[in-house]
Amino acid sequence: MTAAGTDERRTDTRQQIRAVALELFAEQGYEKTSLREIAERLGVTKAAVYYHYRTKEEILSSLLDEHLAGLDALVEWAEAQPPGRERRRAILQRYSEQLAAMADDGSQLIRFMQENQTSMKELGAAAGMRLRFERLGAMLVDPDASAADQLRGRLSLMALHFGTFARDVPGDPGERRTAALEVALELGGR
Amino acid sequence: MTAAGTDERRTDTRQQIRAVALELFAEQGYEKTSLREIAERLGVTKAAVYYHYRTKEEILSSLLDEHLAGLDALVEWAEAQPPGRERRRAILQRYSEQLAAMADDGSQLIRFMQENQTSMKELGAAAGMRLRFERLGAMLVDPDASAADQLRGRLSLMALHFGTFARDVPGDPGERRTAALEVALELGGR
DNA sequence: GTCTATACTGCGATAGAC
DNA sequence: GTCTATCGCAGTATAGAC
Repeated sequence: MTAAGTDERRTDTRQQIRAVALELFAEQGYEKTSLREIAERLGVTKAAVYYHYRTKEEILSSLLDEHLAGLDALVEWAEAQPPGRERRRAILQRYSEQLAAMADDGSQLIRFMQENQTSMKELGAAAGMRLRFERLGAMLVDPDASAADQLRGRLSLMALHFGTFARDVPGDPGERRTAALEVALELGGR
Repeated sequence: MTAAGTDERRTDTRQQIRAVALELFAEQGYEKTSLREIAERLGVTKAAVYYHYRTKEEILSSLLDEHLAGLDALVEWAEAQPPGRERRRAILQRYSEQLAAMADDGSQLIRFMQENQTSMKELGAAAGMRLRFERLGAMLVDPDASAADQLRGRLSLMALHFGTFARDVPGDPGERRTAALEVALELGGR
């Protein structure tokens, strides 16, 4: 009973590569993390990693795909709503919940994207992710609004992201998330 | 009449390296920019670049140093003021002016720092820059304030930075700067 | 003082043996 | 499924031409 196309594996090396890679990418960045480093942590060689993923970029790509579906669902739902203040409010609200629902490695990934924007920009693997964020961002700012309001719209997304991975802001994660949503709503929900 | 310690040069290769490097770093990131790429644009070899700067990091370091003095002056002035809402307001006001006064490559550098946080983090060359931003950030948030207020304080700095290099926000640079200051003040000046 | 030639190590990536 | 061997390019480094 082999599941065609999906993951039917005897080893969990694939999964281990993903876990180690996410940790190292978030810690020291995409470019500074070498395949040898990932391989050595798992006790295999570089070429063994290459068996499971054809390129380094594909490892990152698979990490992003894990969260792309959720983001995509949000974007599509949002684009079906009538534009306006209420939609902006709802987007921020839902996205905040979605961020909260992501596992621990979800916030690692958000932080990685925030701190490696250049890598993400020319990586292609991240093109889908960036596209969704652009569509989300476009709905958070009225194109006819003032420059200040456009800035507020952009910052509202950043506020939510910051709330998920900021380590030097006091309070438990839930508290930070509530605070982030509060700030995001006052930036984007006027 | 040799100026001891300062730049007494017959060629401007050093300056050209800095200009090309800043452009490439901002465009494609620090790690993806190779010394050979910089050298070829100037019609010299990698080793020639290596003569003027002992490491790749030193090139970035020299670019950061250009703007470190101005930031340092702001931080020291600010730390001599009595803490409180008025100081936060004054810091944002002055920093906004300082950003506006920076040349075109100043905003390239700000954008670079924003988009290459991971490189900056482990680079050491940027340690001085990060230290100043931390001290500046510390004065923009009351440690006893709520989590929401701490977030607002952080975002106030980001608003100013965003206003200097955002290309998809409408209006001329002056207009964007005014808008950024307005948003920053409402975030950090309550 | 400014640069070229050359070489070293480690990187991402590929080919082919087991 | 994992390995060894190898490739070209990266940053770094030194020797020496001019």
